[in-house]
Order: sequence, then C-alpha cells, then structure tokens
Amino acid sequence: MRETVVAENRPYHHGDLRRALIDAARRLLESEGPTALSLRAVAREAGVSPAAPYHHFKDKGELLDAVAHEGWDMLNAQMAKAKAEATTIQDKLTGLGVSYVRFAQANPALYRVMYDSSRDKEELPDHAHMENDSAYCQVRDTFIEAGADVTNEIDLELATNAAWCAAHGMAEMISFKMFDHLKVALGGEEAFIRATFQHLGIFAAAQPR
Amino acid sequence: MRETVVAENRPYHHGDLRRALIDAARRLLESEGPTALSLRAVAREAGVSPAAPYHHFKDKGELLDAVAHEGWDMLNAQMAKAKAEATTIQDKLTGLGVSYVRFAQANPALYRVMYDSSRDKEELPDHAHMENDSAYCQVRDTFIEAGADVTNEIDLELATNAAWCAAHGMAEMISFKMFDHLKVALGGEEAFIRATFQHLGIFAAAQPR
DNA sequence: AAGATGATCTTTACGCCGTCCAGATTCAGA
DNA sequence: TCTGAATCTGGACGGCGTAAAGATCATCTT
Repeated sequence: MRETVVAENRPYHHGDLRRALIDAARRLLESEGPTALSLRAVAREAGVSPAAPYHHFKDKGELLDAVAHEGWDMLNAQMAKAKAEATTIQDKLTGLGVSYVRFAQANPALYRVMYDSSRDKEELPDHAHMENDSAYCQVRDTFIEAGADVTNEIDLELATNAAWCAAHGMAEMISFKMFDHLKVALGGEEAFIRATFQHLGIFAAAQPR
Repeated sequence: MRETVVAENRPYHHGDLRRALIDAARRLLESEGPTALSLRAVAREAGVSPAAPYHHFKDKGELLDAVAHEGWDMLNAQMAKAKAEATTIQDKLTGLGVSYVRFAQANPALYRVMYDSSRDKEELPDHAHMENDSAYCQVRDTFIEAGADVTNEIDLELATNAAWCAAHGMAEMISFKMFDHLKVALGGEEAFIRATFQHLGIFAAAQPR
C-alpha cells in the first residue's frame, strides 16, 4: 500500500507543505528580496491560507531558520567543491575564501537570512561551524594540511575564526557601490576579492614562518 | 524678541520635534533593541501622534538614516580619540581597529542600524568614508603615516578597505557566543580582538617590506 | 492690530503584517 | 466503519507604515 505513492508522497491534505513553504520562501527571497519575505506572502506563494504554516513551524522565525539551514548547506557544498577543485594548498585556501564571498554575492538575500535568523539566538547553527563538512571545519582542516601547529588548539581556532571574520566582512562590504572603482581598476570582482584577501594575509597563519 | 527664548528654543508647537524623535529612537534602540524600533513606538516615546514624524522625515527610513548618521559621528569621534591617545604608529593602527570593534560591541543595536539603513541604497553615507574625520580616512591616513606608498592610490585604498572588511567582519561575529571560549582562553575580549587582528595582519600593508 | 499664510500636529482610515482560535476537512489506525 | 488526530480554512485581534483631512498656532503682511 505504501508502494503506490513513490516519488510524490503527499502524506496529508496538501502534500509536503513544509517543503513547499521553504521552497516558496526561497523563491520569494530571490525574486522580491528579504524585506518582502512575510509569512503571509510565503503562504500565498504556496497557495495556502495565512495560518497554515503554523502547523509546520512554531512561528515565522522557525521558517526562516529552515531557509537559513539550506543556505548553509549550499555554502558548505560550494566551498567543498572549490577546495576539491584546487590543487595546491595555497589554491585551496584562497579558493575557499573566494568561494565564500562569491556565494554571498550571488545569493545576497539568502546570505542575509542566514545571519539574521541567528541574530537574537546569538548563536550560529551547528552545521555552520561544528559538522565536518561545515565551512568552518573545511578552512580549519586546510590550515592543518598547510602545516599549522595542531597542538596549539587555541591558535588554530583563532586563525580559522579570523579568516571567517575577514570573509564575512568582505561579503558584507562588497554589496556597497563605493568599491566599484577598485573592482574596475583590478579587472573584475574576483581579482578584487583575491587582492583584498592578500592584504589581509589570512595565509600567514598557515605558513610556518 | 528672539532673545526671550535662549537655551530652549521651541520654534513650533512641540519644540524641536526632529531632535526629540531621534533621541527617542536612540533611547528605544538601547532599551528595547532594533526589532522594537517602530515609527509608532518612536512617536509614542516622544509623546506625539503616529503621523507627526512625517513632517520631519519623509518616511521611517529617513529617520533611521538620521539615527545612523549620529552613530557614524560617534564612531568617528571614538576612533579619533583612540588614535590620538596612542603613541607609536603600531599602537595607532591596532588602537583604531580595536576601537571600531569595541564600538560595535558596546552599541550593537546602533551599529546594526548604521549598516541596515544603507543596505537598500547600496551606499554608505559620505561621512563614513569621505570626510576627513571619517573612520575610513583616519585609517588610510595612518597607513600613510606608517610609510605606505602614497603614489599607489589603488593599493592604499585596497589596504584600507581590507582593514575595514576585517574590522566589520569581526564586529559582526563577536556577538555570537561560540567564540566565548576563545575570549576566556585569551584573557578577555580586548585580547581576543587584538589576537584576531594579529592573525589578519592588517599591518602588513603599512610596513614597507 | 488684524487677518492671512503656512508649518505643525491630531484624527481617522486603509491595507498589510504576525498570530491565535474555532470549525471544517481529511487521513490513519482499531 | 468508526474514532481520533493531524491538517487546513476563515475570521479576528492588535500593531505596523503611511496617506488625507481637519485643527492649531507662530509668523508675516498690511
């Protein structure tokens, strides 16, 4: 009896409304931006009543958390891909940084939700810095591959955190027009990102002096 | 006739309502946080009707712009003080960075408004990076004092921008609890900030290699 | 001095928001 | 097939940003 429904399992009235709501939210996020992301608009987009989401999420914040979760997954995957495609350790490190910033620039609204949804909790979700395939752990592991002192746990965390701060600051700043002339002067956005990272010298910690 | 009213000049019905609204907004921002900062709440706090602010600000965004403006002024002044109090060039640079991050940590709601109010405009206000006493110019000038190559305008801007990215990223990250153990391990928040900046090596550009 | 002018503020109203509640619908298991 | 529970709808409440119309009051003109 369970085998009749295979690909599309619609367990209840609507189907997987939880899934549909998250998709609708991400669709709205891309097309209308973060300010237009109201719970009612999401329900409208999904074709249900304004109160329907409350059977799948405690409140609006929990829906945004779910959207943010998928954002972190995307970011982690994109960075893993960048790391895998790079050959040298140097390329891996810069590739990770550039990949992070480009993700934020390619998905500005989603990137905003990822951090905003954690703001009041004052804690980023575990899969952003705890799980093995998280962006944080990938950078830390690459630092180790590059020869960082593994015994000095504090210093290693400090270096990884510093790199995260640099990448996040850059991701936030790049949306402002006032740096456009620098991008032009350097011949493109990626060159600008790389040059900025070079100034920040996030590789210093990775290279045993 | 103008001399009768000296200290308290109440030009119209309420007095300087524009001033009062900005003050009310900043009061609410401190006590209730950024999410509680509705235009109606500000009007309530100032003791006027919900529509009264519209005679002094085009919309809510313009009121927030005014609040943000004062935030930038405060930040610029605090950084100028930090720079003045430092003796060596090294101290000036680190002092500027630490001062920036500590401002954000001491006034998290205001700091948020400063950037959020510029988000849709995609442009930070002039007095954040154009005027001589702006944070940006102070850092750039200190780079020059430290011996940066003045003829290479692009590189100088790039270095200043990189330092800004680092400081902003740090300012945003420091509110999350997950770095608390690092603060403890390093013996306090300021030590943590300094150590992170050291890892980012924002001074590299200032010291001619 | 008196009246006109225009800025300031209030009242009222509209549509949207997040959220709750009561009832209708539909599914799952006995 | 009946029962209970999960899911969705419709309606309601208070709060929001904002617009329009009317009241109030300082200032300017005469």
